[in-house]
Amino acid sequence: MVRVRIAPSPTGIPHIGNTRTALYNFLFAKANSGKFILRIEDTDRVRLVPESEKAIYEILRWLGLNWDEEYKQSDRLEIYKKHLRELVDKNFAYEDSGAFRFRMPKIGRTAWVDEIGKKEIIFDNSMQEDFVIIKSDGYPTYNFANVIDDHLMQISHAIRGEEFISSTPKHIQLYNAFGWQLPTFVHLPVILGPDKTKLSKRHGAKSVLDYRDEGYLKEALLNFMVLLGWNPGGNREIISIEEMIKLFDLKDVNTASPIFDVKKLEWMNGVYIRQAKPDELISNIKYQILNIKKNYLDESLIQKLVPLAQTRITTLNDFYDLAFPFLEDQHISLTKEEKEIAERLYRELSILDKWSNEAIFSVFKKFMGSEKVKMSIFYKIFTGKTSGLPLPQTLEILGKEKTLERLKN
RNA sequence: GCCCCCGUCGUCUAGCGGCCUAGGACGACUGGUUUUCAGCCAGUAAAUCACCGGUUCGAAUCCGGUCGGGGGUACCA
Repeated sequence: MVRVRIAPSPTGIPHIGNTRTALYNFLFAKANSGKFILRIEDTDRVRLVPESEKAIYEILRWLGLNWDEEYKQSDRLEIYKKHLRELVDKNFAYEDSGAFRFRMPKIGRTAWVDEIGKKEIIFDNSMQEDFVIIKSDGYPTYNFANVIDDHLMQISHAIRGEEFISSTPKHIQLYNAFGWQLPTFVHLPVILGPDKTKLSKRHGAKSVLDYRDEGYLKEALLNFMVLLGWNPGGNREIISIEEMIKLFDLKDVNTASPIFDVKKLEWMNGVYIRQAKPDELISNIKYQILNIKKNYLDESLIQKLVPLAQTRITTLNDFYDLAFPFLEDQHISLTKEEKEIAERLYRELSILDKWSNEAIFSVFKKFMGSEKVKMSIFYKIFTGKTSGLPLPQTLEILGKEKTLERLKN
């Protein structure tokens, strides 16, 4: 029975790195009809960031990484103390300035075969030191609580970041002291930032919530993350979560650390936006504007404008930036020539009795045919920008009245 | 410093001894479509497979070393 877990510590809001580990655990569980467990490891009371626990749930729920069981280490203090007593009784642990340390063997070697790369990793025990298992505040350390919980929760595979390789000998010796069976260790290469160092808040790694708020689609983010260190073979790149579950296999996880590159994420998000059904996109965009941008825009206009924007945006928020110039009054300063064109445009458009995109465009054509007028000038006049949504169509949707109103300023 | 992991285009990667004068994707660039911008289509550049040595008829693929990068070295996880 496959049972895996993610063990986030609520000391910050998860970024792409932590979340990709969650994804791999989730996929591995689903691919093997196993269980996916969420365990909040909140034993560091000084670095605890209260909001981050909520963010962990929010991110997993948003991405649809649903868990089967849930635990929190601060609820389990008695369990750790009980196990401490066992170790002290067996002389495997001893007190040291209010804390308790585990007696590590100093001779011999500690080794295991890691699932990633199927290689044996060996540590010389002479390098090891007695490490703290219970801190003087009574809370267990990661090394202690993690091992006890993994055993008690019958974790079959410890899938975690590579940064834990060097503490694995500690874990193994703890398992041995208790006489417990080892899980399979699976150490995922850490995702590096553009600066080639481990992704962290300090180096500007955004949280997953940031990406959501910037208008990235969960499908795109999931797809992008899964490809950071894994690939399904062939030249497949756009993969749904269902396909990932079907295809996911630890043997296809790379041994080298990938560098995170937003450009590809942006491209992929655009692909998912273009693929989306118009109705889905519309409701996503409405939700985004209302809840994230906290702004109000005419819903029926959004509905009509989204199809024009679909191939032109890479994030949901881009829609807002594209539509905003048409929907709100802009302070546009025009040159003398542009003003003249605007005035003539007003005259020509106001006598139009059929307000259609073709009719509007034919007016534009008059200018473009006889003079050296380019489309960009019209954009400038209407929006203050030199490009944007298809102009005649957009003006048709806006309506004659509003269009002429814009021209008056 | 010491311990451990890793090393194919700028980036994500395919590759598992001959199919590789190394394939795909992003990004960059060029051209086409066109009512701007996108999109779409076609194409170009981009990796002496980190380096050196070995094994082999044959190596990106196996072995050793070097160098480079990363991670760890906490009463943080």
